[in-house]
Amino acid sequence: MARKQSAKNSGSGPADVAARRVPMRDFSRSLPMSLLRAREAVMRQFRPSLRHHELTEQQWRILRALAAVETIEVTELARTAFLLGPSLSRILRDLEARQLIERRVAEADQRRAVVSISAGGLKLIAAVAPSSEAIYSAITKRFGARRLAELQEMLAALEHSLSAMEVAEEGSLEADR
Amino acid sequence: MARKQSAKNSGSGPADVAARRVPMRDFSRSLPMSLLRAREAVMRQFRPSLRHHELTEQQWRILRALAAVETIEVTELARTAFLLGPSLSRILRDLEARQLIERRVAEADQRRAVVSISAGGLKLIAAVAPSSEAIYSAITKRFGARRLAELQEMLAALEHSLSAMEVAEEGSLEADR
DNA sequence: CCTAACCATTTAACATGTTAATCATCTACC
DNA sequence: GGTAGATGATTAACATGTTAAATGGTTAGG
Repeated sequence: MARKQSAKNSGSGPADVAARRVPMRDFSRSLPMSLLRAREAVMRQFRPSLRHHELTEQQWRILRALAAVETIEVTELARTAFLLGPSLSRILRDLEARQLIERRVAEADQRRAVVSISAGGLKLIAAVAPSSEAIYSAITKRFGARRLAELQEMLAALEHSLSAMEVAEEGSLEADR
Repeated sequence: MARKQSAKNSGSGPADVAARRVPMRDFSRSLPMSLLRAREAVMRQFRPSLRHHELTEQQWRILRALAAVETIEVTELARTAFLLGPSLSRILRDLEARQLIERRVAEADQRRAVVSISAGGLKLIAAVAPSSEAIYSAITKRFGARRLAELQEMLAALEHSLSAMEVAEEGSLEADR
């Protein structure tokens, strides 16, 4: 309480608070924020089209992943569509109810479930694909195909760099296992 | 059904399904996926540390945004921390209950709420900052400072490119069918 | 002034992210 | 060949993303 109050500094320079600032990089320029904002800017373009077809971004990812294979096991699908198991489980339940996918248990291993896209799912993809591709083309044209490829390459390189990095466990006091 | 069934093609080439594939780019190489995976690779490094301090990524963003100013209104904070109003509203309720922030109504306009970080919030930031900065340094070192700056620049450029792009509303061409 | 339109924030409702726990199956080992 | 531990999938519980609606306050026109 009783912290000095200047009427309008929320958007201006942080000069007067420098004294109490913990030395940290301006978080609005942090890598996670940059990636988040960039992704949001991209997804903002696609969401209306998906929404128009009653699809969420994740449901769309799953359908596209399924369209590329005959069948796939749930675990592998999670890896491909970059979703965690619980999210995938819920979404598959929904997509199955909408008859966009089909699911059955693997014969060799009763624990595993095998998923495939249905005719209806393929039809839906065919309905969404044109506008989706058009949007992607517009983005590519606006940003530049060359530049876009470069960006993708850097992103892949970043991912690769970090994949080999140890994750500081911080709670590593609890013995291993 | 009775779709041809080959036992193990989930990871191999999609040659045998080319016939039924809708012509779309391999979605695993799409820009949204690249951005998502890159961001996840980065955040995976930070999450354990935050978790150790009972903070989520979003709560951390809010605290950092607050640490940079004396006070800020909720709407402006949402813009800065890149959160939607409803998410921010819920998180502020929680942070206030934990006494990490303080909130009061603006005198000039009773609708607006003015938020600031508390002493406890600053203390928490000071506790997390070292490991957070260490992680960021490790990432920078591993990926290369120069390259990281380049990447950030491209991300900003992408965001800027798309900000000027119209969002296809799709509902506007509902007539053609 | 009074009220209709507007504005800032919150609440509601549903989908997903995230970690932990559960359940059924499978595999290795005795 | 029976059981302990490993594994695949789901469920549980809580936090956030996302859109719509509600709430309370403000402002402009009449």
